Amino acid sequence: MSHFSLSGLSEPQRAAASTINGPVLILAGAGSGKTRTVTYRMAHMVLNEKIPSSSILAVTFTNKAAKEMKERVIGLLGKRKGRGLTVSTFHSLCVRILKEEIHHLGYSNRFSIYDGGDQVAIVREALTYYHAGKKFDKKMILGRIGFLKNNGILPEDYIQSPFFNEEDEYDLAVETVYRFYQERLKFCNAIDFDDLLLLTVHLLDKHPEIARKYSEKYQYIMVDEYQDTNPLQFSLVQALTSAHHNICVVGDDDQSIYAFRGADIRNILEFENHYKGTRVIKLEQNYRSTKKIIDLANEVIKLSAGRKEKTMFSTNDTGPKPYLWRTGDTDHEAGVVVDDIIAYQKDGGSLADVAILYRSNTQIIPFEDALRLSMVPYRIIGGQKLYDKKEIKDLIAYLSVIHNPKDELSLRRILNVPNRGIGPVTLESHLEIAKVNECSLFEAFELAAQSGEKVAHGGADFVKTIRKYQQKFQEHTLAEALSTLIEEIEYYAYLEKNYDHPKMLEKKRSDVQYFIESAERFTRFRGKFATLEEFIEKLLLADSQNEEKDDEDPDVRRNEVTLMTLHSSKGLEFEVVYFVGMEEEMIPHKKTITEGGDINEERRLCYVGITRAKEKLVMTYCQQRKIYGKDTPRHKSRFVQELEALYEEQDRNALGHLTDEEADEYIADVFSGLISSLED
DNA sequence: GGTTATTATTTTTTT
DNA sequence: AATAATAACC
Repeated sequence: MSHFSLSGLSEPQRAAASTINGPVLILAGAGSGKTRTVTYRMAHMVLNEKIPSSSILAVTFTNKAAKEMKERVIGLLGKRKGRGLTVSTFHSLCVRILKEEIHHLGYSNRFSIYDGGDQVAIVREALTYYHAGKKFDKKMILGRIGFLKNNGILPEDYIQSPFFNEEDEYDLAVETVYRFYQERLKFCNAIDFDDLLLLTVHLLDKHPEIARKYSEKYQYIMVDEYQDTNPLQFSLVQALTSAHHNICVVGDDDQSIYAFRGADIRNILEFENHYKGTRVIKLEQNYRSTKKIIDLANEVIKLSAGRKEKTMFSTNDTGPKPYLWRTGDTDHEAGVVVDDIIAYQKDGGSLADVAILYRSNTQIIPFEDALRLSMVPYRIIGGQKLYDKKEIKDLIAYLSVIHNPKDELSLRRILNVPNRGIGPVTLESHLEIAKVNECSLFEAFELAAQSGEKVAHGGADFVKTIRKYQQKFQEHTLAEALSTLIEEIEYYAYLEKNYDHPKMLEKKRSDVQYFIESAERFTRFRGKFATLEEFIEKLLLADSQNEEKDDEDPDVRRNEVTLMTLHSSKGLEFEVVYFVGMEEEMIPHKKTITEGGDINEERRLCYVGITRAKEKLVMTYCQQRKIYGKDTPRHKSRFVQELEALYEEQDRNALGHLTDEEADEYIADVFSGLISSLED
């Protein structure tokens, strides 16, 4: 007897939702109702098949996707039955496992998570010890370490791995630096982003009984955006399915755009070989976009090499042909786009349905300027995170040290912030104490404080403060403890001392204020579970999509134009999409062309951008763009070359795209705008 | 030793 | 154009 009906699904969607045992591969084209299918599948499992929700695990890539998926399943299941469900990102799943099990690897479960800046600092330090008569590029080294980690290679395995070439001086440098790097992290009881996966996989590999435990806990596993998984994530999935083969992966090889980050498209292309007896289901009907947009998208992606055969179709034959606008320079490009957005709004359109998509973050400046000038509200997704700002990092470093005093990087960051008279000399002497006593830097400061030497005055205060707040964070709420901490260290006074521009100071102050507020929100939402530990974890795993406006109604997109990169647009949709910078050397990007990268990935990125549009798609390219401060001529992207029949190309430099009548109207409009601006 | 001037170098995408 | 790295200077 079924309680939950799948009749709201199409034939293939229903097949996907009702096949729950054994391996399943759902090839879900853009806009094919993937999330709907997956959420119905979970509801079906719980309500019809009586599978306890606690034995279902769904894994996504971003917090935002996880949150949305969980909300939608709860919408179907109700809060009570939905609560036990685990919907998590790969990274937070690994944190969860490591918090339980990391002691098997010799770390304590109060580990810190190090971000990109911390990583660079360690590599810099390592390189000061490694001289081979040459200077090495930190980014490059770090990139290689990341690559090795994503392929599951630990420092001790590196030399025997196929990636090591003793002729290559970089490989030799990496051999030393990687070892140092990993030891340093361990000494600080810290792990980096890649370690979250690497150590988890390593752990499950070394301890099959632990793998079995988690595999038995999660009897049914689903992985979203499977085309973006890397070799480690693949191993993790294998370990988690070791007790059963109830694995359902959802993805679209045409939307694989994260190879640069280690994603391996072969994971999805060869899934059927990895799991015998896989049921493959294709979702090819697009419910999102008009036929005209899908036709263009299909032609663009057709030339991508090595893809799984499939063709999307749409039955929605309304709407205009996609446009391709030729514009002058970047300011002109931004200007015509914003003008068009204003016209759309005048016609009753909502800004919430409009997005501007670009290949690279460097493109946003002219658009921001134009939007601000015309007073069109907008919101930028991604880019710099709040938590990347210096002041916020200082405060997070305080929290980190309070939680894990071994975290030497954070400790050194805040030792003299605000100034306590602990300069390089004091630091050096305490590092020496730490070395002699084989203890952490923090313990060295404690030792020195106990011995009562005069030189350690600031240090003694510092140590006392940290100890005091370890206590305070236990006794008071997170938000309270944090704000008294900021008072106690006189952080505002420190800001005042360091920023003399009042505008800048105000900005810093409000950032700190915002940080406190976010701690308050967190406290409010999590109640007594709002621990320091959880808060730090949330901060560090937050992705740039999470512009935390969680006080507001999450279902209502605000009346703002959305600006974001093509990468962060994956999974989203908008009525109107401006795909800007459709130029050679932009997409495909110059780096990809000159460094022999995979042009197919750029093509797929282009495909992702086009398929975000539901109703109207406008692509633009500039004839001229400033590159490194120099005007450079530009040309339209090869991806839309020879597809002229599928879009309407317009020269936006003049009014050539308008009929005479429209041109008159336009001129009158501009004119009256001018008059009213003069009157102001 | 720390600050400032000059010069080199960069602009891909991010959990 | 903007930023980071390096050199030069106080």
